[in-house]
Amino acid sequence: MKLLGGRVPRRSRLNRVALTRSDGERLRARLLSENDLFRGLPDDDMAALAEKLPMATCQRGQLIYAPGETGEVLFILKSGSVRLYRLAVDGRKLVLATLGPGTVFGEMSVLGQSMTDSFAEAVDECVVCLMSRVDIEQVMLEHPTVAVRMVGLLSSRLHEAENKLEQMAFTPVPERVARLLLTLAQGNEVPGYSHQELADMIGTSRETVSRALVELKIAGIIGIDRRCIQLLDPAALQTQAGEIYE
Amino acid sequence: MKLLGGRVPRRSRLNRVALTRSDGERLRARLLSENDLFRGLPDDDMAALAEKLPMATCQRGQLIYAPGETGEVLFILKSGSVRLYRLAVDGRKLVLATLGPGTVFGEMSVLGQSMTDSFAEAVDECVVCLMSRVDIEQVMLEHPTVAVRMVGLLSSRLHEAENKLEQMAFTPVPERVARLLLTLAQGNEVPGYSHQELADMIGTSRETVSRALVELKIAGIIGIDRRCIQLLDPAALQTQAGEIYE
DNA sequence: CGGCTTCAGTGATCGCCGTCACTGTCCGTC
DNA sequence: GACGGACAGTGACGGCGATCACTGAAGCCG
Repeated sequence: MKLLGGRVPRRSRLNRVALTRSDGERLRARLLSENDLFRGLPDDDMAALAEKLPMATCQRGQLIYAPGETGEVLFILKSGSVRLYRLAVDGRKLVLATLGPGTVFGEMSVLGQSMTDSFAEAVDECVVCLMSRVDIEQVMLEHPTVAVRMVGLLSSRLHEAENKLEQMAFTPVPERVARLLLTLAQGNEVPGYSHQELADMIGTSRETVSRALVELKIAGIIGIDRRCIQLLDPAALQTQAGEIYE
Repeated sequence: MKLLGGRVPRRSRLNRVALTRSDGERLRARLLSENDLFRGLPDDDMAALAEKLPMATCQRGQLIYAPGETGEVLFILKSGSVRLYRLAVDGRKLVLATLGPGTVFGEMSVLGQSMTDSFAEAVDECVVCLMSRVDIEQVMLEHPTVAVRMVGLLSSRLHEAENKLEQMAFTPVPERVARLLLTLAQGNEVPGYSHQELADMIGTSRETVSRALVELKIAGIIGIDRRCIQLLDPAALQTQAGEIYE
């Protein structure tokens, strides 16, 4: 059963799979060289860190955590991407963020209770690195650059969340759809999203997204080819997205 | 002209007042002893810091910053409280957060562009401490505990923002009003908010808040006495707020 | 090939809530 | 006391978008 893109009506149906320990060495070497959060540390510290840190891989669609779990764990995303979302009681889904490599997630409240209300799900096959709350705090205290980097990551996530909030409050759905397409676009193409997934990202219903996309299509702004949306007229799309002001 | 609680239809009407330098010494002493962010630093470091840091007071209703300002300044709130909000083109307002003493605001993206899209406005008369981006980074590098504290502040603000987001997406207005009253309550009383202010906090209109409050009143759950809302039946209010689940 | 499942498109309906417009009340101020 | 401004309460109306209920279309696989 894959969760990605589908509704998860009940908590009990969640497919919580234990993280698979990977055969570490090769991955650890990559952690040392690539990972944003720890980049720039002295080699020996890095080596010590790498030895200590458990690493895990997870499949596309796998749940990494769910609300109510008490584990004071912080995840560092090595490769792949992870989607954070919440579910309403009636099954509606709202995607809070989709994170790429080099970012950090989990409950980072260094003080206070550590419990998330969100789900974290692997979008791709991905590799994460696990740290306990005390470990990460230790590392931050010993290596302030890591802490500073963390502050940067958190503030950009905060800013993003505030933008979403503003959007939800002020912007009607068709405009939100247009903006979403612009942010998801990879060179005039938006590949591989179902309407349901798009809807979950902007807090609306599948049908409404469908209708908005049709409007854009008959306006000649986008083209729809199987599961791939083509941006035929990006400038016009920007106008639809309300780039008049701001 | 006071901005607090009123609409600010146009950018040009913003009453941007220069921050007043306060006569520092007494305030600086208090900074040393009380401020959350720097608490626990060695005395001499603290003294050096206090000497360097400019402090300012601002009046109730005064704007501390507005969107588009490039200043890479970080504000540390010493006393009073500050409201962060955004404005739509048509003048609607959405309050992102109301911050109390010991918190930090401004653009904290240590990397990248530093520009806020939000307004920051003093709710009370308040005292803030200003730091440049490079200064705060310097302090964090030299005193990792400060950075760790910062991470804590940011993650709690992030968590709060995500909660608001979920609320906006899933929760109908009457329920949001009930929740708001619970969070604003100070011992069975919610003092000194206009309906407009309440509306701005949950992203709805004044009229809708009015009607929701009337509903709660005729249900005997709250009482309205001049500008002060009494919580007559907090338990029932919790039910209205949807405490059935979660 | 003929089923099954997942996704997309579309019509009909309905209700929440935003908006407009007004009335009423409570202030402070001249 | 009279005026004006801010705030609260309320009715009427309309529209956006959620929901329901189908019909098609496009894989996937036995």
